[in-house]
Amino acid sequence: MNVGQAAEKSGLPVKTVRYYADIGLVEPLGRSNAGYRIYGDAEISKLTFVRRARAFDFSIGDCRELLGLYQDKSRSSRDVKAMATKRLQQIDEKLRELNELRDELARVAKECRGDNRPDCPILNSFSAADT
Amino acid sequence: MNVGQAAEKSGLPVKTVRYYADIGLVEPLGRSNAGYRIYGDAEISKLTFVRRARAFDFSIGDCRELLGLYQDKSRSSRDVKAMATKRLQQIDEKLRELNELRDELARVAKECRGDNRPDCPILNSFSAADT
DNA sequence: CCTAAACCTTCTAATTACAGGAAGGTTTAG
DNA sequence: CTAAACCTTCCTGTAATTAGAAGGTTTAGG
Repeated sequence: MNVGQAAEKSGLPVKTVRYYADIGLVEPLGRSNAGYRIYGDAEISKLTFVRRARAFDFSIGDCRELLGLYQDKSRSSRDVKAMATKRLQQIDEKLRELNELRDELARVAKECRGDNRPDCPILNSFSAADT
Repeated sequence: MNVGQAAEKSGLPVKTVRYYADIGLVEPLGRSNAGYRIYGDAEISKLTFVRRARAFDFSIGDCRELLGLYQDKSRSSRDVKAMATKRLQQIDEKLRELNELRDELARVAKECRGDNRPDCPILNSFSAADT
């Protein structure tokens, strides 16, 4: 597979796949004679994994570490498990916050009549008392 | 109020308040003789409004639009509701993906024994699963 | 076999939403 | 009156892409 296929399968833009190759986050399996990047299934998995992780504000650095959970055979499984568990807690926290955000926005959107009346509660909720 | 007070009252960093002034998102009421930015209560409300909207993942561009609605109460709440609804869909999509990510990491963490055995399944699991 | 589209390459520059820091002017409290 | 604590502008840097330019490669059709 070349970069186009890899992009499509992973759900990432071509530019991003190349960028990840450039920064050494997900390197292609190899190069064709013409210099085209060649990707295999393992790389597609990694790219997909990164796409998901990035969608939730895990930094590229975090992704590097998360990918390391899969790749770094020299690490003891205890370390790996600790790291995975820590990340899992972070994800749960993100899930919690995102759910709160969703509920608040949903509540407020539901109260909004959506007609021409000027008393939209969304605007009120933003500007009303703080935090 | 100068920029420091405005920052504190709105809950934004000073740098950000100045940035918003620079890009014309929330302009100060005026300038002091010495050129200091002067903010009034209305500006504090706008800054607070923007801080809250940003926390909802509205972009600066979105905030500009929302501020426009906020300031011009005669405009319909329909626009606001449309924006909120769109954002809500995005959040739902994010929740779905985050759950997938969580499941994948949880599965992998659970399979890992957490002792010093070098054959942690996390390290091998990559080649298998996808999307 | 040829050619045109659709790929691919590297490179540089722009984007978003700030944050850091330098150099220097201003205000205010003791 | 002076030192801290403000404030100013300007320049640079950041993360993680994204866009575009200039050009090489593959592939499907005629």
